[in-house]
Amino acid sequence: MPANAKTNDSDIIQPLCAVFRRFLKSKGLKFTAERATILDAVLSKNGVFEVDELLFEMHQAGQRVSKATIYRTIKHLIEAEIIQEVLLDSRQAHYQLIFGRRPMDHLVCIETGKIIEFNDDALDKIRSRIAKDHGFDAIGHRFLIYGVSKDAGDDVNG
Amino acid sequence: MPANAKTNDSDIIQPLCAVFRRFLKSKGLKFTAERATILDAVLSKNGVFEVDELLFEMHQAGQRVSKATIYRTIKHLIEAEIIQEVLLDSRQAHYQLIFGRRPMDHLVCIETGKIIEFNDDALDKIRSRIAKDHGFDAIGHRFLIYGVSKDAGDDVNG
DNA sequence: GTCGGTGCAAATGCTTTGCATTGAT
DNA sequence: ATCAATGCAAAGCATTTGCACCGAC
Repeated sequence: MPANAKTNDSDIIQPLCAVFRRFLKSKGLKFTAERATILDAVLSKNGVFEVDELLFEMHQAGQRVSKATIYRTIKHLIEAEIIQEVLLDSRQAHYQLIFGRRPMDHLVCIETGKIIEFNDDALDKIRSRIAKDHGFDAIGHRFLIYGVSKDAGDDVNG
Repeated sequence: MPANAKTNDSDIIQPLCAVFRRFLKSKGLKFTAERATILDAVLSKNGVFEVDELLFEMHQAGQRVSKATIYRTIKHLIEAEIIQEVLLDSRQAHYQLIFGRRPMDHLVCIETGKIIEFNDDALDKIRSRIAKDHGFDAIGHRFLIYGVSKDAGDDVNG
């Protein structure tokens, strides 16, 4: 990954906050300090995350928000289409930011646990075709490839 | 569904049992009446299933096996590559028979919950290409399309 | 001031585990 | 006979919920 691949997260926090505020207002809900904190934490994880990771991020930042609040806020973030649930395993829920980015698919190394995100146009086409063939309108998908990273064996001998 | 679509499940139970027995023996494990019952129940669900459904099937058949045993047996069935976990939602685990069939992907109607299974060669090719592009060897995948069945609205007005 | 939000702790629901008993090999 | 399997009930875990208090609007 190139050194400058990091899309500066602070560039997105402003519009993201605005979008979330607007969404909440439209539902008669309130924008609170806790929700802002959670949004920050979500952004800090540029990729897939779990609830415990958010909790950890917030601890690092000296912020303290209860797990219950995180779960409740996540529901709203999903409805606002700011994040999306990703099915990675059946143990616990994973989420990813989708606001301002294309929803990503994932390649998981079953040996190292490494997760690589990708997008592929051909996949979208196939998806639409398959859905149409079965009389469906496709509105989303999850694609997860399990594999072994070719350097998995080498890297782990340290 | 066409009347003859039902692949006669009893045709597969014999080899399946044999495979499972062999697997268990190779691990120093035992083939019990309960495990045979569970295998039967798995077969009776020609597609995706959850643990509670197996339990129900077995009740119907007058068989009584504890949930704990089902969970323990499922672990072995997965290791024996007779069934496979399918990630459909994060609430609970889903499984599908893979012995004697190609692993299927799924199209889920978000309005009716209807699940359609499919296979697509083009998908396999894309999968391999994507994995290779990232230095992975692909060994499996999950593809889930969310959509709306075109007749979903009509069917539900009864 | 009114509701919705929050933290906490208890509850829930799926899955796992400890233990005494049963059963396959 | 031995060692794994079973059923039950209890434990575990991620997630949800009830409730009393707090805070955004």
